[in-house]
Amino acid sequence: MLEGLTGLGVDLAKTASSSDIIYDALRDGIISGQIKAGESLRQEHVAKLFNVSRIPVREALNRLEAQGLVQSLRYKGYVVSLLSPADVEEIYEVRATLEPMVIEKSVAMMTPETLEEARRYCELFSSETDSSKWGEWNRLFHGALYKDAKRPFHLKLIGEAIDRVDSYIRAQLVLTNGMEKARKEHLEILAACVEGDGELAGKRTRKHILGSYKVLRKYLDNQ
Amino acid sequence: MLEGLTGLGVDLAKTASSSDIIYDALRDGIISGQIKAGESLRQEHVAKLFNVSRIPVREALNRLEAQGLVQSLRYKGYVVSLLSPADVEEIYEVRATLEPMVIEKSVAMMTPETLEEARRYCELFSSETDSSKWGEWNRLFHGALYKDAKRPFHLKLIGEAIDRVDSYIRAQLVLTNGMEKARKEHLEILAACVEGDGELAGKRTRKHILGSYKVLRKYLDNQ
DNA sequence: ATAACGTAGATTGTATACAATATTCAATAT
DNA sequence: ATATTGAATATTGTATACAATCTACGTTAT
Repeated sequence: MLEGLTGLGVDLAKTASSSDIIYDALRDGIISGQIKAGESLRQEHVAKLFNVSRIPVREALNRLEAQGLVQSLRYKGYVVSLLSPADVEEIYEVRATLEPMVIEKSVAMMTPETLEEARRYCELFSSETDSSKWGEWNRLFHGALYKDAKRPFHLKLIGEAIDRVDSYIRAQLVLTNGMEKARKEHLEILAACVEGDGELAGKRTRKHILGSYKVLRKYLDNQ
Repeated sequence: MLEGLTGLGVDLAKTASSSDIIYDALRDGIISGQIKAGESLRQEHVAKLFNVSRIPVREALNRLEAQGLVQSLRYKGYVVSLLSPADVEEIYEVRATLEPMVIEKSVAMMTPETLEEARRYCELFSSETDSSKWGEWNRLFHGALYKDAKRPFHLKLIGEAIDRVDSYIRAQLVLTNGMEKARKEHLEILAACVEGDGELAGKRTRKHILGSYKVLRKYLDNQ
């Protein structure tokens, strides 16, 4: 009986379609900042890039639009969303609200395995010399600390929020020397989780998010 | 110079495509409860219903999937998302967090026109005898009270949250005699806004949401 | 009778093709 | 010179067509 495997989290029923692959690639490009805000994405161009027709490209762009990462103007193409300063502030506001809630719930149910995983990502983040990978480790660290909350909807919204400002997060780490501060704050958040103090972990997470926003804001203002 | 009109909120650059129309129709059907959770949506079937090919249908379904209203299993079709009791609770949690924040910010900037608009929807909700329209007025009332916050991202997330549980909200109003309570609470929320007391409006909104969840929960448990 | 296998039918995912609409730029008028 | 018009080009949105994959059901073997 192989059906028993279905419950193990292995998604047997779904393999990646072209449209899935293109979606992932474009999303990666946008959130990493390789594809810059304001850049326009022509269906034909993307299609040739991946050696496919425009159909799966359109489907990928549609999904990106539903998530807000690109905007479509009929007969004018898709454009990578450009955030106003107010947009950025608002998204950080949402993060500073939801993420502390989730980590607090998560700490209450946190397993030793999760703590170990978080510690590993924290260490990888701290010791990483390739700055292009900081954003990734940072996200995996926080994600690990949120998962035991078993709040898929919160995580979906947080994920959407982070996607939108991820390129800013990376820029903030790289361009403003945010690493040292982030390293220290990660250790403090992790410590609160080890202690089992969810409320403290939440408070520190909120401070971490708002603090990094302030640094980012100052940097953007001086541009 | 016609370009000046662009800023008036008239979306000159975009008219509705087939895929837009189908998206709206399916979304309406799902959030109103006419298309029930668990029901499967076959591309061919929907296409015939709207006299179009499967292409625009697929694009509409893709967008609904990105929003979480349907789920796709490759080669197995699209299914209207089914919420577990935990999912419903979680979504109400998010609403109870974000909506008070937004109304509080909104009250601080609220115009007399907005108050008038909200009063009108409040009245329409209270006096409506056709129960199938309660959900619509309810949503318009709350939406009016949120709009002056100028928080598009918050509103997007709140909209997604409400979309997912909208059929439950309607059921709660119709099946549990929630109308009387809702009518009273709407007046109280509106009164706080008229007074300019954002914090109070927020507290009442939170209580309104959590209270309606409790009623819904009790109803669902007795099924 | 039960289980494994294989074929027919159904459904999806994508390529190609075409029609509708928008954009561009040269030609004309003011 | 500037503004306006119109045809050529480009781009999008959708229909049709086909290949890949899955499902259902009957056949065969045990």
